[in-house]
Amino acid sequence: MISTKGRYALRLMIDIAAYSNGEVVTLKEISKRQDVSIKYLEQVVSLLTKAGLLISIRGNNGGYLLAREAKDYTAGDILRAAEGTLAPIACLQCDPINCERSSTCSTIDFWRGYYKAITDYVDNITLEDLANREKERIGNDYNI
Amino acid sequence: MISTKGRYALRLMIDIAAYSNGEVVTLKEISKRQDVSIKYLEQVVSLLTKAGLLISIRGNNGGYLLAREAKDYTAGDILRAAEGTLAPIACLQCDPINCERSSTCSTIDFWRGYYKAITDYVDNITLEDLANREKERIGNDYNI
DNA sequence: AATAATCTCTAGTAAGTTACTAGGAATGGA
DNA sequence: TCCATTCCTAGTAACTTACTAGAGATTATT
Repeated sequence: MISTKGRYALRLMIDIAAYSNGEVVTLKEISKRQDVSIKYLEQVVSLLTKAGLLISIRGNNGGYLLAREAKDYTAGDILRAAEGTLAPIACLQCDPINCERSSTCSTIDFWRGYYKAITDYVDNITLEDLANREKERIGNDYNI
Repeated sequence: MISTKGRYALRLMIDIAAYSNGEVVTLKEISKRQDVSIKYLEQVVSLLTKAGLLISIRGNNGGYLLAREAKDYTAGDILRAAEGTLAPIACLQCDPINCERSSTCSTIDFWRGYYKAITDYVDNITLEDLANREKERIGNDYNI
């Protein structure tokens, strides 16, 4: 299962993409909107800044900005930064594979395909796609 | 990540499918071929018999048999029996979803698609496919 | 009837992971 | 200087993982 780090990272990135408008977004705001403690968000956001997905601005009036346009992130970029890997088994984390059984392993191809199915999915959805869904949701709420 | 339960369950089922020829296969044999302790295999196999994927025969000359033909199992059947679920997030485990945020959640559709990508993959590979790969592997070894 | 090979069930456990909270240091605008 | 913010490290309770261990139940063989 995807941990809270990955799930919150995705929501955090969507939140910034949807609400930034080019201005910094603070963890305080995100914490309120997403209902996750600032303290925990700090840890999640640190993974994203270290991976170069977000630009942080320190000090008063500080906050976070997307490092590039929303359409230039895939969901996979974000999840990999937060989760470390999306590989279903440890063998596949490194390429080339360094598992001693790999040459005689009858399941390795199965797992490679499994990994590819996930990768194909997450890398064909952009942050822009996800942010648009969020914006639409907000729009719908206003219309009720 | 998929745990050893799921990975061993798959190997165990492939092993039985590839080596049974209609006769019972014992954990002792599987343990030798797969290099996993009998004691741990006992726990894995118990998940599979309880799920009705294997028939167990107790006593002397006992062992395990496939409950149906190899072509009538998908990899998904086996992994779900061993892992409990392949859902990437807890929300999706139950249908209908009982997460209070689900109606206003901008990521739920993303996760549904993620789950579907996995499910489509694992449910389109049969145990027969996997056992054939294993048989081929053995064949190749003999030819070296 | 005894033996031995097998499956079955439950318990235990060390190590690792998860999902946080907490405190304080560093930064920089007002 | 003050204060809002990010940054960094440590701590922790609960849970999960990947096993090992022991004792019991079942059944073919002798």
